[in-house]
Amino acid sequence: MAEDVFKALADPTRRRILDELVERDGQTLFEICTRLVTGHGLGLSRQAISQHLAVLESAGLVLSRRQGRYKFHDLNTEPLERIVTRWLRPDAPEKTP
Amino acid sequence: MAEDVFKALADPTRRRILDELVERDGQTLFEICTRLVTGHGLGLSRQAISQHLAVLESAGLVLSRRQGRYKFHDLNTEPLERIVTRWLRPDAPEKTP
DNA sequence: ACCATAGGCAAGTCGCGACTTGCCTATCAA
DNA sequence: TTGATAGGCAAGTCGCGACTTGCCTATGGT
Repeated sequence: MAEDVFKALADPTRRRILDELVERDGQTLFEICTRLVTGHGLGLSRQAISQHLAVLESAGLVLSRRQGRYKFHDLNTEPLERIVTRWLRPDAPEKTP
Repeated sequence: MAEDVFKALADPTRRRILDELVERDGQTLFEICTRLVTGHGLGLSRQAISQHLAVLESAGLVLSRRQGRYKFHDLNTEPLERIVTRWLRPDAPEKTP
């Protein structure tokens, strides 16, 4: 649903996670944790990030593949492209004609 | 800020308001109220809609022009176009090549 | 077998956002 | 000037979402 996508994007921490994944796909939970703490200075527990990933995953913005004891996360931009065109008028000025 | 745009889009009622404005620009608060109640069956007070409009306005998604005792609201899609390109990879597959 | 690593589940705290209620201001018509 | 219309301000209630804490499962290395 579009509802889940908007709610997922509402949180700044979840947007940071998307920032991490657009930079490098296939990161594990612990990788994302350390990179958020060291890179952005966020002091969050592992469970907090885990719950955020669950939200992003149920919104379809993140796909995960389990492999042994690792779980890799990939960004999926497909839901993003739908939602915003909702309010873009068909006769909008073209940027790149 | 992009922060305000995402927070504004997080609420379903505010998205309905954008739906109303993309259909017809320049509506007043009371027009939006009645059309939300009759069209979508939402039971919301006038103040609730007013506060939602304030959020949309501070996010830059809605512009307002006062004229006499009326206040007309217009949709501004410009903030929308920025925020989503944030996670769209430059080498994304083209839909219309 | 043992321990460390990678992750999940569940209950609990807490603050913020959505909504209401009540009252006030301003503009227009009669 | 009075009343009706259009809107604003402020305090208060309440539920949901973000985060923590504690414990549990499973895979891999040695």
